Amino acid sequence: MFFVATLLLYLGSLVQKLPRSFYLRPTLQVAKKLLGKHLVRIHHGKKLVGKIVEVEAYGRDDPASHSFRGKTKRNEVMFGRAGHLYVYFTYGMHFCANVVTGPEGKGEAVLIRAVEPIEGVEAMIKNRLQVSGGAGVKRGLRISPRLLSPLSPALTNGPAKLCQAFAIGKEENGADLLGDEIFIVAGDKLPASMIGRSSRIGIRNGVDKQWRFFVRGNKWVSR
DNA sequence: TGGACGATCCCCT
DNA sequence: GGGGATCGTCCAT
Repeated sequence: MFFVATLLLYLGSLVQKLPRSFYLRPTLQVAKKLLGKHLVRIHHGKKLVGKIVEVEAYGRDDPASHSFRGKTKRNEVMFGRAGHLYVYFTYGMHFCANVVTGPEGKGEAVLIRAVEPIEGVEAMIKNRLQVSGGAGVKRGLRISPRLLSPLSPALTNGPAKLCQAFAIGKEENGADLLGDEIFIVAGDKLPASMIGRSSRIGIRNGVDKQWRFFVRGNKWVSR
């Protein structure tokens, strides 16, 4: 039964995965095109799906980017092949997930800041409530259950929140988005009028750049 | 080898 | 709106 379910999930994923060429394009273009796409995570035989509703682009010669000071052990995935996941650890307790974009060696990526839950909501809630053990979960982090009803935006309306909900942690750093555990598929087609734009959140340098994109009026967008 | 800090989140006022 | 939690990474000694 488990095997059959896994096989069906695998077969379903073959057809619609975004190709490598999607991620090889200029970073700002990829960022905008990612809005409305579906992030899929296969975890413990369950399928979790979220519609991407908020992203931020991080480029070369960008003082806000981890890649600004060159390649290090921490950010090496950013300099690797497009279409891989760059997951970093921050504030001593949170993970954030990025999609590597553009030509290899450039060090560009798109941070996924928020998703709207589409499928597997109960598993997402479970992952968010878990206090110890498991990817993306650190001891001592407590979330009040009342915040996490199935339709609560608090479930996935931030980069660290969605990583927790989707069980994305340091183990997933470097994962290939053309693989079978985490990938992105075509979702909703969004008219340009639905896309909002602003400066990026939580950074000191590079605030002049309007490199945050979001789906207007969507309640899972952060802030 | 140490210290400052961070692409955040949650709770409290 | 403000502060505390908490730790890996990086750079300056």
